[in-house]
Amino acid sequence: MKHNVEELLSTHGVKPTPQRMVIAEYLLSTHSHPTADDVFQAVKGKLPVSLSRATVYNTLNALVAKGVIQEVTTEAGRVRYDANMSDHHHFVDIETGNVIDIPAGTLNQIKLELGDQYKIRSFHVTIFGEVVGGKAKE
Amino acid sequence: MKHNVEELLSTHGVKPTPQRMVIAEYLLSTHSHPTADDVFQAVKGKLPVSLSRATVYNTLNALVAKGVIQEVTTEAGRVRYDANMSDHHHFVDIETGNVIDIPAGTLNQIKLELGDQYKIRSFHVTIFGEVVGGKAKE
DNA sequence: TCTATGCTTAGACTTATTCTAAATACAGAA
DNA sequence: TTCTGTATTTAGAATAAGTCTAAGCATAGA
Ligand SMILES: [Mn+2]
Ligand SMILES: [Mn+2]
Ligand SMILES: [Zn+2]
Ligand SMILES: [Zn+2]
Repeated sequence: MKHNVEELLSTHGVKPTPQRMVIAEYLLSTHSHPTADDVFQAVKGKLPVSLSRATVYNTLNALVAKGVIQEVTTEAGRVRYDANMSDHHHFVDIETGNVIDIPAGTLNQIKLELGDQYKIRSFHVTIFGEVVGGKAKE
Repeated sequence: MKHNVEELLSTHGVKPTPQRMVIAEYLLSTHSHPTADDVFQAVKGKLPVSLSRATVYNTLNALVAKGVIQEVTTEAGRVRYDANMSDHHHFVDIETGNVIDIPAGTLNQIKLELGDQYKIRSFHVTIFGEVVGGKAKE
């Protein structure tokens, strides 16, 4: 399936410039959850002009802000980018560091859904929300 | 309950120096999931000698390596430290940024266990493990 | 064509973290 | 005790991710 990147960007309110298109194209083409520098390395050279790191960061931030991609953190301090916006979680292969998408589902079924192929060493749930009533301790 | 920090460090194979003790003491005394700089600010001045940032980082890394504390990432790119080593997850208050400990339990019970006080906006499960059989796609 | 706005660029800057080299501390050997 | 090797700490240099700045470029619309 060939992505219509131009339309994807337009419908999300991001003007589709050549730089942005090639960055978005790359993100949509991979499941590798690349870092900003991974994106920069993969994409420079695909344009007739030189590509600035600032543009990569500006574009990644814009795409995150507009909901085209998301940031993913697996190892402390490392930011990765993910064009898969479906409801899913991440499996980190502790041998290779690879980050694999895991479709969401009721959480207590994760083990079953994963099947024998994945041996869970540990997992961590991070919840984002609001505390109402103000009496939760720091 | 007064923590015996000296013994805690010793039993984990970390030689209890004054710098390490005061850092560990601070981590054990708070639920705030502080950053490295938070730790530095809180702890410098509690020693007769000056405290180096390098020592703070060295100590935090050593305590993580020895399993005395853990790293926690909630916002992309920000590393926090947590002396709570019980099996628990984290609730991030999206208004204040506060990180609150949530005891583990079967994951499908999380909503019930949290109760009315917490309004879940979203959550994310990160799983660490191994892929066996080698046929999982990146 | 003119102009305003937005986009991109190179490089400077900032900030978090690691590294380096020298000084200190100190446990154990003698 | 003193000696001595190893670990620890320190200040500051170095690195790396990310942001900011100022200038140039592109282009949509008047
Ligand atoms: Mn960001
Ligand atoms: Mn670390
Ligand atoms: Zn993903
Ligand atoms: Zn915690």
